[in-house]
Amino acid sequence: MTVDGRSIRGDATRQQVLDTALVMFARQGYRATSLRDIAARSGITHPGLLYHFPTKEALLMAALERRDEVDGVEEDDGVVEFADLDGRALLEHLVAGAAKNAAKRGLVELFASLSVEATAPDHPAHAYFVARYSSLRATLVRGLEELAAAQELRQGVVPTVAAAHLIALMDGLQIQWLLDADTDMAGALAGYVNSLLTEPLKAP
Amino acid sequence: MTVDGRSIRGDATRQQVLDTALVMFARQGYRATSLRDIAARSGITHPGLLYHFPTKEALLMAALERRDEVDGVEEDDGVVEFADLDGRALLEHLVAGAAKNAAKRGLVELFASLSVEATAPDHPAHAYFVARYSSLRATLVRGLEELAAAQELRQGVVPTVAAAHLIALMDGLQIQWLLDADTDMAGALAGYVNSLLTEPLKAP
DNA sequence: GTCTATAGCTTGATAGAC
DNA sequence: GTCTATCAAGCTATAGAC
Repeated sequence: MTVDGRSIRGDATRQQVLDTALVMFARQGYRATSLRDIAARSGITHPGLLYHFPTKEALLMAALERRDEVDGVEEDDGVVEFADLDGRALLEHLVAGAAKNAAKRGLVELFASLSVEATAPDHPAHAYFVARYSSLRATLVRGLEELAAAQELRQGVVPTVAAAHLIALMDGLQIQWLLDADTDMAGALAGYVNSLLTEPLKAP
Repeated sequence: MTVDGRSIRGDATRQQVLDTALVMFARQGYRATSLRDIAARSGITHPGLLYHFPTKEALLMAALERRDEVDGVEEDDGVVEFADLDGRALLEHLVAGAAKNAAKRGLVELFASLSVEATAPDHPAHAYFVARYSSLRATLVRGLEELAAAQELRQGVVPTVAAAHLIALMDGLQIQWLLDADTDMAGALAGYVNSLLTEPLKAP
């Protein structure tokens, strides 16, 4: 994919660095991963890396944006935005996502460690995470309100509260799973989701 | 309190260092806090600090253990162990704890950042957190089973699953609260707890 | 017990050759 | 684009004086 003769995906080295950074930030956290580590695994030196990304923060942000780019939802008719799914599909996707994550420890570590690190207002990724949580929450509230309107939510379920619960469960279950790989993230999440619904999710 | 003529609480400097360490680890995380920082705020130099605690890891572990020592549950008849509470009191204490934490951002940050950091098997506090989660989970399962036996749990509530949910909610809600101080940790937790019970908790 | 001094290492970033 | 060389700053930890 090119624009004005320049590859907007960047060249091979840039991509290699980005993917390596994603894996290593994931495995060790942002602060504990050095530019030298990433550069070495990418087959270059750290000043070589800094040619492509002027600072470590710039590399982090580029890696997070790249991650979001790759994270489409595959439906029968192509790739759909998560935010465009209807209420039920949203919840199904959440549970399916938890199951898929259990195969990618590194990625779970990245978001678990970054979402706590980035809690500090002066962290380079703070704004990114504030926006991410706020949009996820808005999407979930919208989906739950749809379900409520269709009489598919149990009595007493409050969309805003349930949305906060869902996000908290995903984050918290990830910690438990990282501490003990026997934890059934998807099962526990499905258990909560079904406690919200009058008609349970179809088993995956 | 002395044993064999030696104060088992250590002397004043040791306590000062321990309390300072707890506050600073809490405020900035373990990896981001240096021995020099802690020492300076304690009124000594960092080699002075290392006289009392041989390594930074030893200081972390001592600070965590001190935290647990201080963390008794105050009941009408003195201090009780959390694990000794009955099912209902356990859940009430959980909600009350979330409300109390909202006044101590530093402490929430400490446990949020450490519980993720310590997810790595080679982290100094890994064993501590594995034990902490496992005992908390066991206590909650026991309490929920008590409630189930007393017909106080709603139909379909599975104690092991609900225990995992409760722990995950506490961790996850802390992240949301750290990102956005308007998040009502105690309210959201109470909402979930009441969805488990046939008879709601008395309002605090 | 606490200090000064320092060893030995790692970090993010820059300068300048090629 | 990528390198070598280097900087200034930070870190944990140790040696040895007092």
